[in-house]
Amino acid sequence: MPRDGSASGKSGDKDRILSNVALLYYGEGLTQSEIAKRMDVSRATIVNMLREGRERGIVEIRVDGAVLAASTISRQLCSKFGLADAYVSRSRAEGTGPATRSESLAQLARVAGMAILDVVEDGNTVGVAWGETIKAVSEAMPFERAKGVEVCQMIGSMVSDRVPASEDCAIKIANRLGAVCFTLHAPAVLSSAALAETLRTEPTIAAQLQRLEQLDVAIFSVGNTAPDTHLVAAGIAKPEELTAAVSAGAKGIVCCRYLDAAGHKISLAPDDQIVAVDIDHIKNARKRLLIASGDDRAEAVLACLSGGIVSHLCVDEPLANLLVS
Amino acid sequence: MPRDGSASGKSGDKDRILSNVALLYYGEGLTQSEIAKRMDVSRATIVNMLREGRERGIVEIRVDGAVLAASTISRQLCSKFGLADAYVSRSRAEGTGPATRSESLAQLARVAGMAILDVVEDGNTVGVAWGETIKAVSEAMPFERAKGVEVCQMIGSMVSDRVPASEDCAIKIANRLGAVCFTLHAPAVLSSAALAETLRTEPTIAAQLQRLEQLDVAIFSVGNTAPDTHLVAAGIAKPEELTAAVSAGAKGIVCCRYLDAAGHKISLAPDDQIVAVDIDHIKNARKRLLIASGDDRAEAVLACLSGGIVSHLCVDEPLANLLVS
DNA sequence: CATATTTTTTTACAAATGTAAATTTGAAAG
DNA sequence: CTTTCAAATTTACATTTGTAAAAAAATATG
Repeated sequence: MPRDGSASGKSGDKDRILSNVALLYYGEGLTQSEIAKRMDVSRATIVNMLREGRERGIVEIRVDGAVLAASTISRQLCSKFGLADAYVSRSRAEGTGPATRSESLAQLARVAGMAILDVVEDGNTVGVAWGETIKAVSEAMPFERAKGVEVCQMIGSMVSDRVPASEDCAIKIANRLGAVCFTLHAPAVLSSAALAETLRTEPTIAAQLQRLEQLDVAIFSVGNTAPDTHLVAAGIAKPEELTAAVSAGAKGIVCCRYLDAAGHKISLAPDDQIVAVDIDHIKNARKRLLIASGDDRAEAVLACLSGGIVSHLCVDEPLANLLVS
Repeated sequence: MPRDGSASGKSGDKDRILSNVALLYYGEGLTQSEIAKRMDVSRATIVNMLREGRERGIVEIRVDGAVLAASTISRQLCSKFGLADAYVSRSRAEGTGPATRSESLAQLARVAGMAILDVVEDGNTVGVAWGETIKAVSEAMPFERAKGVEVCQMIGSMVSDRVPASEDCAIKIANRLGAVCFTLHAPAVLSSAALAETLRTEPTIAAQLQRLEQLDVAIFSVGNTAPDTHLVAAGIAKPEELTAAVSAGAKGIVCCRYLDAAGHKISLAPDDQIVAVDIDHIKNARKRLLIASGDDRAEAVLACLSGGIVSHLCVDEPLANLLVS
């Protein structure tokens, strides 16, 4: 096996060979066969080396997110809503029929991953919510080592069929950024307001809530107020509570809090049973990235935009079109 | 960063489509055919889009250079010569016959490009020499925007058949780094020492020489003292001058200056007719990257290493083996 | 020392990709 | 409205690439 004639078989040398092969292929533009001939192995071995190089992160393929924030539609969004940046994902040509929800979500997640890399700077404290959208983002995010970043879970945990483990969102994103992760060791919702209040004063939880008051970056999505919205599906709010909130004017749900059309918080049940970041603390963050996909979120996104909760927006193209019109 | 910024408005959208296609392909792992079907165009169009994305730098494929500095042989180099880092390029398996000079140089150039990215930090002033090796490096270097970097040409210009335009080395490297470039508006060699001295006091040239006294990073190669060495081939030194220097113990040539085996400068003709950085000023730089390829440079590289002129080394594998033995 | 077990490499084939020439599209000029 | 030219797109084909399953090496086991 060690056709590497020179003595020693340390692991660093294998990496070096991997790296040099990757260089010949991606950098120099040689074909796999040419490299195989040079290195005197079969082409399949080169294929394997290249894959290993990619998997191990020795080769990194990055798509520049800046251009996604440079299109006309994103400029329209920025000027209309006073945003710092807007990223628009696009998954298929118009007139090709609508993309499936999962198709569109996956593509948005990739774009959002890049948006996060653009937005997060060394040394930042980053709050991460959870939900279907954020979960997709956490899984699609590319790796990039940042220095001194802290990631904090913004909403207590919950078991739901759509999001198996809610801590996982923050943990994965922290992992991709090479950051430390602070999770919130509490359920998202408790059976009584009193118990929630007690928990909020528990040292470990209080410490986390304090961190959440001083975020540099907040990353979150928004739910709509349809009867099957995630808040209800996850068992955090009861259907009748949602109905009451809707009657009171609720148009969107951010971090388990209801928002009216103007983006103001509506403090209805189960609001005081929740352990999560407060909307006002999100507003305190310098950069507030809202990630949303799907036409049915338009009203909810608009509520967030009106309330000044958003500084950076990441949406799919159909939703972007709805928002500018 | 070039945030599109202009009236046309259409170019940004095209970029966005490009970027999204690249994302589907490189990020999501879809095949070109799948993307073509989704976007309702032919697959060939996708191929073109992907190529354009790569050419325009929207997609970036990077190979991590760190692993090249992690192999046993590079560790041996570091400890034997007290280097901060050593990069070793490898282009074919041993026993497959020696690589051609240009093959080996091209591969080394790629590795050197990554070494430069590793070594240069935001805000640095970087001195760049010129020559066959440096030219290859400048052409193989990947793009990466650094902030506030200044690149300075370390040797006056010269027309030679091996290196058509000497300024080009510094300019290209500056370009790849997104840095400003200060060229040295003087010939490398002048007909008399007096004229050289006069030129050195010319304001624009004096200013550049002053910058060269305060480099953070110096990037250079080393020539050997064979009769056809570049210094002679480029017409900077006369054959008889080289012969004299060799008699005096010259073993290598760095930035047009002769070095003896201990790495000390030998001030023989045409030394005082040269307009270029001084060896001592290179030594002042915190990081001093020597890039060299080919067994025939072993003695010259050893001279540099002995003289403490080098902190970071980038060589091909055969040369590395010679150096450690 | 032979034999199981794992890992790595290879062979052979199907799928995906790149390319050049032909075609269409779009814009500018007559 | 037609003609002309350039750019973009498609078609058809040759090449390159990924992936099985088979073979060979290395490692571990009795």
